[in-house]
Amino acid sequence: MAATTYLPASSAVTASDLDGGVGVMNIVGGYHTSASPRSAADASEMKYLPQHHHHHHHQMASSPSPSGHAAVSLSTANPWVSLQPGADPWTASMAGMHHAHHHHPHQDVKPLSQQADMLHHRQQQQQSMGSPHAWHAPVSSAHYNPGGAGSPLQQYHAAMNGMIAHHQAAPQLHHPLHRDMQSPHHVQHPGDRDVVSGGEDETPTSDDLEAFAKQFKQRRIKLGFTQADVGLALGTLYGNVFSQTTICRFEALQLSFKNMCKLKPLLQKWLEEADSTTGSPTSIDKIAAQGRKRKKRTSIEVSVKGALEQHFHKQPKPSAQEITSLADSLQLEKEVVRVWFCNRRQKEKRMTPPNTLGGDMMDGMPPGGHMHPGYGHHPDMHGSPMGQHSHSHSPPMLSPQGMGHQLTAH
DNA sequence: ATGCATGAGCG
DNA sequence: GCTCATGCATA
Repeated sequence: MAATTYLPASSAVTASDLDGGVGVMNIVGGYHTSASPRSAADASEMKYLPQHHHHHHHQMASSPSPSGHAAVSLSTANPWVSLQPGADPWTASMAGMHHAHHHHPHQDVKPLSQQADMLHHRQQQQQSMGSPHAWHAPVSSAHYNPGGAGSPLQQYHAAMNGMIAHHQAAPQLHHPLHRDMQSPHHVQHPGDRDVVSGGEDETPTSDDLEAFAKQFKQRRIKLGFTQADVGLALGTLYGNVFSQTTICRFEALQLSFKNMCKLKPLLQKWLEEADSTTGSPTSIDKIAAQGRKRKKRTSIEVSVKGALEQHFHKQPKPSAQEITSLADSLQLEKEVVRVWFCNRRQKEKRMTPPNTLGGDMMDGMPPGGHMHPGYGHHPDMHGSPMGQHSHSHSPPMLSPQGMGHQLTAH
């Protein structure tokens, strides 16, 4: 059942939640096991070459501070905190019905993407792996103390350097249109090409990205850092904080090509910094849990997902009307269905897209390809068992984000 | 590691 | 209302 329950005041215990959970732990404790079978074991050729593409628009979502500085009034104008559980739009109106519509009363603060305080996790691998060194990361001034609690470490760092640019620092892709020119040659032999390739400010090929991602992951692990560590470090280094999720997705090539390109130089710099800073013992403690209430993740049943998938194949972009009726028949909120389709479409645009094959593929495996041993998590068995790397088909993106797709025939 | 979600920016 | 970047919460 799609339980759209509400998230109580779990914000204060988020840290302990993660702490005791397996979220970050599986990475640090057992990265050898669950460390992304696709990126680690799979490294075939997926040719996603950045050819000529012209976006009609561009957006830099990670540039929240426009003028001078961003004033953040946390937990003040937040609608989620203000509202009471009974008065919440989610809990109240969505008890099992689909209301007409409501748009989020979001007048709240920016997503604390630049507030290096929302990161809550523990670096446990330093102890687990016996690596007593953690990278000495300078902490930006953007730190917020929820409840007056302040880690001495955090304050120490803050005092040490009370200022760091907390604005976005996208080095190259300020203008996505500038990616058009790319070297016509992308030939790199998987042995000839030094994976490090330190110094390319040119637009990388997907091979570059794949190689880098893989290497990055290895180095990161050897250095004893978690994905979350890196995310935080990036924030304290360049002013852009990233979550474990993003780092994870980068390593697994689960981002769009453009996004990969944007993050690569940052991660590359961090990598250089990280291993050049040999023996810098420090533990950066991130404590943060402020009342940012979010609609609880709706759990969609497997069977329902199957139905959604089916509809997706027929119509990746259903009209509002279709969404409504679909939502009605599936007993889901319209919004949930809409978001599901949005997310599903995004998946198709990843560098490693899910195989959305209609089931008319005869080949089981690419000739030179390889299947990931532990890759089997489709809720529904509609896809073909082959890897997500293109060998002869499934090139969802011939151009990054502005390509023409089969629009709704309506 | 990933599913569902938020939000900016652009029609 | 879509796309796209990004992340909380969770399996």
